[in-house]
Amino acid sequence: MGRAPCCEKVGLKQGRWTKEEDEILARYIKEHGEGSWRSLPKNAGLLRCGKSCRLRWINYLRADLKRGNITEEEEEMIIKLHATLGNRWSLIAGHLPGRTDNEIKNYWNSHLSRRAADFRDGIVVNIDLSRLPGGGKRRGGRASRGILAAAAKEKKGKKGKDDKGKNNVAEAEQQQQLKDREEEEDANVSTTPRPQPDCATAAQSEEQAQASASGLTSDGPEEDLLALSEEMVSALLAAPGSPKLEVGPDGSCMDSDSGPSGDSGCGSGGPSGDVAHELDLGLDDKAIMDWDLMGLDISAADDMWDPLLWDYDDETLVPEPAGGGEGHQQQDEVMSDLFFLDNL
DNA sequence: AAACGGAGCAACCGCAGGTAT
DNA sequence: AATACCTGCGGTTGCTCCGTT
Repeated sequence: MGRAPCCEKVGLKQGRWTKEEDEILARYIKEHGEGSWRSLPKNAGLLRCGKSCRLRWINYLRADLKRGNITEEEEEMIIKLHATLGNRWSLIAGHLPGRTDNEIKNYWNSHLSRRAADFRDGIVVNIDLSRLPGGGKRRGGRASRGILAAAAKEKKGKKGKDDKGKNNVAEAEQQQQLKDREEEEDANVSTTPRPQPDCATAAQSEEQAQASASGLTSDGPEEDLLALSEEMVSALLAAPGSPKLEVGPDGSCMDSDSGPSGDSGCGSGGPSGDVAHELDLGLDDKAIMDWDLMGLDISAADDMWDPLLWDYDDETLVPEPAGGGEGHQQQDEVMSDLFFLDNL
């Protein structure tokens, strides 16, 4: 299909709108109504592209816009909706009267995604499974966030000019991403210890941080993580006889028993190596397990636990009975203990 | 007081779907 | 059927403000 430029840019003004331009546009739309954006600038006497006029009206001049800061309620709504809808800003905006998709998108990119990244950067929860009411069986771990970031990076690489049909295939794409992630995790994590060079995910790569900041890693599952994060931490800390859970300042890792991890903290050294590593070391069932929260994909219970179950089986620490059985049951117990299920 | 850097936000860009010709 | 146009969406850019050095 042929596609002409939306407007002839020669001689048209760009950049910030002046008060006079706003008044002209608002007056014109008040008299003639919205629509016919292409012809609007000419008719209204504006040296602007029609798209620019439309954007200005929708994002700034509309009377029904709510000005001011995003409230906590709105923020919570955004987080929840984003967890469900992904980067479909117009849909999210549809649930927030007076807010525009652009406003929500900016708010997400500048506030929420950063917070999500901050949380993910380096928080490792040490859980002594032996203290769990449901028993002390080790459950296994999950892929580091680096895998997810790599997937996002790969996605970005494929994007560019081929970024077609994104609206229609968004759901299928998400499904495919999930599938791809699962496959990658199977390939990269299941048979070898995760590469976590220092303090686990505190040393998350700069690529990941950048990806997060740009919203690339802000697909649903990770926002679930954001939504649950503080609740998880507080619930775990508050629970009587709760598993060990210590998070150092600024997200630094804390060894459950010996304070800040330092040399022997998270990652390759000390008792808080990743689960696969611990398994290689032959630690018994009472060993402390690090749960790298950045590796948890808690968009859905099945998605969350299948890899855990998989690792579990692979390491054959506790043989998984055919068709589920004990392994599943124990996992459910752990889930309940950690107050997860109510939030899923 | 000036320089610098980060955060926030407004606006632009490119693409897709739908519709008219 | 092919083309042209309109509208809307999401990603990205770059300007402005403000705090820090």
